[in-house]
Amino acid sequence: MGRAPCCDKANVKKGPWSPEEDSKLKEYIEKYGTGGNWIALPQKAGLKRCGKSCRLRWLNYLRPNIKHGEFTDEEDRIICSLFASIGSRWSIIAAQLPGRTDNDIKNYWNTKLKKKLMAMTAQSQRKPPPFPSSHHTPPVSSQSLSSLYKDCSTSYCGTPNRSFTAFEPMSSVQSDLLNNSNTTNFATNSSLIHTPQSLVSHMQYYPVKENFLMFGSEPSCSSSDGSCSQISYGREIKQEDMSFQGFGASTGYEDNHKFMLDYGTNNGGANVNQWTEKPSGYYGECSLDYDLEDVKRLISSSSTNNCCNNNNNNNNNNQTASVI
DNA sequence: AAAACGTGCAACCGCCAAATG
DNA sequence: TCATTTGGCGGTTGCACGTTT
Repeated sequence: MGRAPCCDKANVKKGPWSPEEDSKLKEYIEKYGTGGNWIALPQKAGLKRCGKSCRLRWLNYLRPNIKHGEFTDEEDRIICSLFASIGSRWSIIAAQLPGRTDNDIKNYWNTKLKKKLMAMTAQSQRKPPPFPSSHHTPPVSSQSLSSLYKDCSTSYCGTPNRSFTAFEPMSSVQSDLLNNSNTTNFATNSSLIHTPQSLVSHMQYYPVKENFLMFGSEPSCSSSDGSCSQISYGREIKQEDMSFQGFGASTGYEDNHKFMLDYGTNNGGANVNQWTEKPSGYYGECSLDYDLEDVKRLISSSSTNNCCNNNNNNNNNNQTASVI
């Protein structure tokens, strides 16, 4: 049996939203909220729209604190850094840019930033780098990425028994993670970030589970659909896992510890991106040293490096990384 | 002035996974 | 356990508008 449509397509309006529709939707949501049911909302609000359409309209355009307009250099850097790290996970990237929606960022990347970087690369190399048609796979070879990929363990630990970071490959920690009672949960209950193939082989298994190394997001979501992406890298933290430094073992690890990419400069004035916990406390940091130059190098190197450095036996053509 | 072309962005589509009954 | 519903996400499309020829 096929899947039922989310709405009666024959009786829903499509296309651009009129100011009247906008105000209806806005007024309704401000008055009653979404009620946790987008499908039923348009009828209640007197709109002849698909629930999904209402949801998108609200989250991408109508909800408060949406930021429109030019992206700053700082935002460029963050986007590039995260794209180089996790690929086209726009909702995650958006979570680091308050007020920006994933749709905005996606559009910005596809229409401007990518071209900008390509132009810069072409200029430096005098040849245009090939760029995959699919945005999902960043043009990053595992080898080149490894040159950028920072093991942040030193940020966490002086003499770590074990440490890993948001950008540490699971391959180096997965045995620890998997060899415990939580293995099943980890393997079956956690979603896995769709990991670009070029990254899978070398560095990334990024299991998603709550309460661990979250990409934080404000209650007002920056995802285009306000999904409040809270992506965590690794399985759920247990008390015994806090034996390594950098995670505040003594205080335990509580829910809702979220990490945000904190862009700024270090004492030397150099630009750094740091993973900082929010809203309170501090459990460590991870410097993301990607900048535009790095991304340019990533792009350019993709034309010369074979991106299929396959150290991973599970490597296949599926873009979705999987463990086990 | 008008057609052709390029660009940016809002919106839609379809897939996936979680939730629910 | 399975079918169905719903929310979430990323890719793609189509249109409006600006620029070029």
